[in-house]
Amino acid sequence: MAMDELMSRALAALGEDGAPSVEVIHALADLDASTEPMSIAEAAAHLDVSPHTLRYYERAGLVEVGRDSAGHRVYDAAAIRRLVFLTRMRLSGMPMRDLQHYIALVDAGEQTEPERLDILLEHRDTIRRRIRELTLSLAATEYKIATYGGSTGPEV
Amino acid sequence: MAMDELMSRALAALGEDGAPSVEVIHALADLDASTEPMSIAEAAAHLDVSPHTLRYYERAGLVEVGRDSAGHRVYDAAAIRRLVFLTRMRLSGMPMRDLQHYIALVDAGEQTEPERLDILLEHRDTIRRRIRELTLSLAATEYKIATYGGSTGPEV
DNA sequence: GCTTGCCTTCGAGCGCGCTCGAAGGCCTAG
DNA sequence: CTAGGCCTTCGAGCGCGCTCGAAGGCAAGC
Repeated sequence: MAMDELMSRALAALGEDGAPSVEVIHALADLDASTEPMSIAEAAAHLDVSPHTLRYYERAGLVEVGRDSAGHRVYDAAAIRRLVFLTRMRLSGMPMRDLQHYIALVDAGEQTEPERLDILLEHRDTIRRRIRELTLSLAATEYKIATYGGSTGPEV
Repeated sequence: MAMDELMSRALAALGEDGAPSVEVIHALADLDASTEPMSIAEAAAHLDVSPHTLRYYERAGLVEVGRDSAGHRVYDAAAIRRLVFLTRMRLSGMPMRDLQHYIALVDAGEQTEPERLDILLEHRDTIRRRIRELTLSLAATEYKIATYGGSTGPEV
């Protein structure tokens, strides 16, 4: 959906194995420059999650969402911005409870910024470790493909 | 030698900080031939999983393990080799059911090699996609760290 | 002989992150 | 006036991958 498209653009801009450029990040951030209030279905499409998931995030205390006169959720720019952050963190493996902790800190005021920064730094390291792990598994898988003989061991 | 190339690429991908996948490197390097039969505790330590997990994999049909006179499991070189493969695939995100399918093919004989190769090729692509996803999230996280202001949005 | 400790089998339970269903409300098109 | 469709709340259920506990066996050390 929208996020897939965004991802495709960003990934296309990535090239073979280069680090994403500032432009790519700007493209990602671009999502909220002109965001008008939207329904749960629209927000879900934008974020590439299900409406159920958005309600679940709200129940989990990750985001507050207003209601219109019919009682329907209205996702404004701030909510979408937060959800972009949340879905990105989820996609990169941050657990719900860490996200809940982070959001609690955000809502607690700016004196919690150092702790929030710590959380991000730690998450950055977690992502890096995971990438290295995957890179290693990728190399092993490619090796096995190249030498394919069918056994479960490398059989060198 | 092919193994040297693999290790070089893997190590090059590791970068500077931390060696989170020591066990994997160890497993990569340690597959030679000199694996002696071992107990479940030893195998678990070797593979960096719990004995419970090894029993679970056996129950799931992923590996057959012999028993000694006391009825205790004995992991021989072939079992360890298979488990190294299995744990590596698990670590890189291959679902149990795909692994069960793959193993069923292995046990079905060598005429299933093309299909097995297909599975590996697809898994390789999955790992690559995941790495790209994580690389993107990493860039976004680093961007947020660099411009840290505490809000949940990029605040560009 | 008895304790300690690792092992066995089996089924049940858990933590996570959704995902779904029931029961009903509001709004619009035909 | 009614049907369709999207929305609401709430609690329950699910799929995955373990993880654990109970009940008991065997072997070594004190």
